[in-house]
This record gives sequence, C-alpha cells and structure tokens, in this order.
Amino acid sequence: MSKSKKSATTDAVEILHRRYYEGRPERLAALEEARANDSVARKIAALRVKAGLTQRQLAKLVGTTASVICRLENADYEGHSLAMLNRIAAALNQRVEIRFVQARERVQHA
Amino acid sequence: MSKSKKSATTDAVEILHRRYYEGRPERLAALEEARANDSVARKIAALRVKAGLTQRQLAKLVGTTASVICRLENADYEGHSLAMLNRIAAALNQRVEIRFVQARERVQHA
DNA sequence: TCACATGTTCGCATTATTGCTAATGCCGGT
DNA sequence: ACCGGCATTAGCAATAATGCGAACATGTGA
Repeated sequence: MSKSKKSATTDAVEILHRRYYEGRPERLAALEEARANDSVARKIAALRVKAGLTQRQLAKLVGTTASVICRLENADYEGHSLAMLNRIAAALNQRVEIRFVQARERVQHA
Repeated sequence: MSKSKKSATTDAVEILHRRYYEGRPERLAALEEARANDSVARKIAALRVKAGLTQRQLAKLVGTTASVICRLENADYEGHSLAMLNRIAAALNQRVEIRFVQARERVQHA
C-alpha cells in the first residue's frame, strides 16, 4: 500500500481531514451528535409539556402514535429527521430553525 | 372533581387541532417545510463553498459520495436527517443548532 | 477539439426511520 | 386493591434515506 502521489485536490482534503478529525478522532463528532440528539429530544418534550399535551395528544396532532413520540423524546434516539421535526413544530404552531455554528476552536486548554 | 364527562382529553386535542390546522390547512405546514428544506440545502452549499471545497471533497470528509452531497444541496430534497447534518457539520468543524420558534404572532393565550 | 473538473441525475442495494399494535410499568384517585 | 391515564418498550411491516457507481451536462483551459 505505498502511498503514491495524489492530485492536489485530494491532498487538500487529506489536510482538512487531519485537521478536523485526526486530532481528536471521531469522538468529537460522536459526542456532539449525542448532545444534539439529547437536546432535540428534550426540546420536543419541553414543547409538548408546555403546550399541556400528553404524548398521545401530540401524536394525534402530528398524525402518529404515542410510541413514536416517546421514541423521539428519548435522548438516545439517533433517528431524528427534519420532516418529523417539522411535523411536530407545525402541530404546535412552531417552526424549526437550523443553524450551523462554529464549533469551539481547539481551545481545549485546561 | 369535576363532573364526569365524555372525554375531556380528546376534546382538548380537537380544539388544538382546529386552532392550528383547520384555520389555515396544512398548506402552512407544507410551505414551512419546503422553506426549511430549501434553507438547509442552501446552508450546506454555502458552508461547503465557504470552506473552499467541492462536493467530492466534502463527500470524502463526510464519508460519502458527491451524488449524496448534491442531493442534500438540492432545495427540493425532503429527506434531511439530523444525523447527516451532524456529519457534515463535524466535517466542517461546525455544529448543528436546532431551535423551535413560534411560527406566527404569539397566540393570545386563551 | 480535447481533456479535465465540477455539478447533476439515474438506478439500485443496503440500511434506517416510520407506523402500528400490544404489552408492561408506574403513579394517583376512588 | 382496583382502575384509569400516562409513559415506555418490544416487535414487525412498510416506507424512506443513505451508499454507491455510472453516466450526462456544462464550463474552462491547454
């Protein structure tokens, strides 16, 4: 597996890859994803409770069943889709806003 | 204890349903969803361009192919998942932030 | 014109989420 | 204890997104 010379474009990709991934492997991404999932689950639950609804009631508004809502409110759930989030938001007279914000620089100093 | 009625819970659901859906049918939700999809597609493309990457390069960083990135950057794509957004964000040293905001003017609390 | 890079679309296998029902646990009211 | 409502979990069928390769369209430069 000798690493033959590659094109410049590919090289740039490698550099980026090293910069963002190899430093702290995918743990950073995985951690961030877990946090995001937990956050979304919590937001859904909070929104529902604030509206004074049970899971069954929200499910009916959204057009699904309580078990589905329960799944979505579980912090370990990794299958959040924008479509479902929009359905829930619409049922509660909200809208989903998505933003990409810069992850903290590697100021992981103590 | 209030007098036993038929089904107060179901009634509340109906009221909410009427309040949020029947007034302006699901067009509002559909429109909002279309807008959200377009927004996400644009954000991904903008983020990628800002990073100076081609679709192929981003695909490699994310761990997929260019055709997938192309799909995600298409405004008509409806299949956005939080998992994929997080992967893209992580590859570009960003993180995804999701917020539920009220769709319209505050509903005068009844 | 040719070659190359980029973006786009198509088709299909794989994988995952959704949708649904039923069963279970848990708590509060009667 | 019983019952009712609520939340959670398990299982499975149906639907949808992903993954992947290949081909096509466009533009740019040699």
